[in-house]
Amino acid sequence: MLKFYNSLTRQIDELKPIKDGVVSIYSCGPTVYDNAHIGNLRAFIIADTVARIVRLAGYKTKHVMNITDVDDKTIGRSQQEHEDSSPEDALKTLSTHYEKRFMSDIEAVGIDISAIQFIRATDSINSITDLIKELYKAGFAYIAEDGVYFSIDKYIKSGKTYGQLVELGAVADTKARINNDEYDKEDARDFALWKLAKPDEPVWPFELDGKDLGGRPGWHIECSAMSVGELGQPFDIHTGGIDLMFPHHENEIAQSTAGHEQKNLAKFFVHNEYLLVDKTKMSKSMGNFYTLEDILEHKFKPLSFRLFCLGSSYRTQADFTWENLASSHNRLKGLCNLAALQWQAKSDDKDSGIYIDGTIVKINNFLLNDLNTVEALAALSEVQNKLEASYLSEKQLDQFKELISLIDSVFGLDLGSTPDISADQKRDIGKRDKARRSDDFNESDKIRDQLKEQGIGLRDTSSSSVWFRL
RNA sequence: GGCGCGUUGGCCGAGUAGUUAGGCAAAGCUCUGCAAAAGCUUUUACGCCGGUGCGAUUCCGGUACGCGCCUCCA
Repeated sequence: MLKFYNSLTRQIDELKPIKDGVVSIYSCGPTVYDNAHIGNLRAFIIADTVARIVRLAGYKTKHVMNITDVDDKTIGRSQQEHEDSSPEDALKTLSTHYEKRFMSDIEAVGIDISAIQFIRATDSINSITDLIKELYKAGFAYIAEDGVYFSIDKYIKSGKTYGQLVELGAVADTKARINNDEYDKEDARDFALWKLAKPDEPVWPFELDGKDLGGRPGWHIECSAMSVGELGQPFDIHTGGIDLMFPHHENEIAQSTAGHEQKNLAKFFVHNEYLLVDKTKMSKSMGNFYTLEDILEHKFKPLSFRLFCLGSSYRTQADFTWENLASSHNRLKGLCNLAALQWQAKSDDKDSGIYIDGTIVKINNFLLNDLNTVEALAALSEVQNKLEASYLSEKQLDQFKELISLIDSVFGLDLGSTPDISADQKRDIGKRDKARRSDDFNESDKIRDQLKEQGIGLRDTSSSSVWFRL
C-alpha cells in the first residue's frame, strides 16, 4: 500500500491512481536565472524519490516539471548580463545557460532526467493565455493598468475555498497587511496572471477583450496551465517545497478550480521541508549559500549530498553543515564497499544465516510508507553489519544483487556499478595470501602496502581476505 | 500579529505508550604475525512543568527556546 503525507488533508493517505497503472506527478521546477543551490536540489531529489517510489509500488509515472524561463528575475538578470542583445535574445541566452547547468546539476545528484518531462514556460504561452482567457470570460480575472489579475474575491463568492493548504486566518491577515502601491490591483490578495511588458522587456503578444496586452505570464498561471495541459485535471501528485504552499500552490488551486464544479487540481500535495544551513535559512547575505560547485570544491561527491537528503525525513528541516555532509560521505563509501561484496562472494555451501529476502521486504514497506528512506537505510545498515562480520556466500548472491538493485532503484546511489578490482590487483591479493600463509610477512606486508597505495584496503578473515576501497 | 514545524546520547537523525533504531566521530578492550576490518564497551538519550494511564521520550495542557512561512523563494 503506497502512502504519502498529503498537505491537503494533513494526514498520511493511501494513493490510489486516478488512471489505472499510471501516476501523474507535477513538480514545481527551477527558475533559471542562477545556479541551483543545495536547498533547491533537496526539493528536486525528493520529487525524484517520490516518483521512484511510485514506480517501486508497481505503477508507471508521468512526471512533469516546469522550467520557469521568463519572470521578473530572469528578465532583470538578462538585461544586466546581455545589454547588447535584444530583450528576447538576452532572456533566451540567460535561461538556456542556466537550464543546461540545472540539468547537469540534478543529473549529478542522481536524478533520472530521462524519467521527467521538462516544459519551458516560454514554450507554453498559448496554453497559458488560453487559460487566462477562460478565467476572464468566467469573470475571475480583470484587466488593470499593468496586467491581468485574478480576483480572489470573485473566487470566494463563487463558493470556493481560498485556503485549502493554509489556514484562512493567515490569508485574511495578509490582506490587511499588504499595501502595495506598485501594483494596480483591486484587492491585495489578488495576483498577476499576466504582466504587461515595460520598455526593453521581452514581449509575447496577447489580446484580451479587444485590448493589446503584450507581455509575459505571471508565475502561478504557468504551473496551472502546464500541469493540467500535460496531466489532465485532477492529476495525482503535486510536489514542491513547503515555501511554495502559500501563495504559489494555493493560487494554482484557485486558478485551476475557478469555474469548475467539482475538480481539485491534484489529489496529493507533497511538500518537502526546508534545508537549513547552520540552523538558519540559506541566504547570500548570511554567507551560507551553497551550490553543487561548493560541494565539489570541498571534495565531496554529489551523491553524498543525495544520501544526506535521504538520511533524514523529507518533512523535517534538515540541517546542512560540512560536518554532516562528511558523515554522509563516509556512509556512502561504506555502502559502495558493501556493494563491492558482489565481486567477492564465497563459494561456500554453508548458509551464513543472513536473511536478505526479509530485508528486501522490510525496505519495500518502509519506502511505501510515506517515503521512509531513513528506516530503509537503517535496515540496509543492519544487513551490512552482518555481512561484514560474516561473509556473502554465492548462494546469496542473487538475493544480494536484488537488494542492491532495489536500493539503487529508489536511492539512486549507483551502488550496483561499483566496479571490481583489476586482474592484477586480484593476483596480488592471491600472492599476498600465499605469502602470509607461509609466514613470509615481509612479502605479504609489502603487497599490502602496494595495494593500499592503489586505494585498496584488506580485511583479513580466517580463510582469506576481503578487499574494500579506502 | 497570524499560521506551521521542531527540541532525542559527542555530532546527525528515526521511531515507539512498556522490548537494541541507524549513521558518523572519538577513546579503551578483544581478535590479529603486525595491521586493517570486525566485535564489545564508553552510550537505556529523548527541553522544562503539570495532567491522563499500571506505565509517557511517545497522548493532553502549559511553558521556554530554535526554525520557517505570511513578500520572489525549493
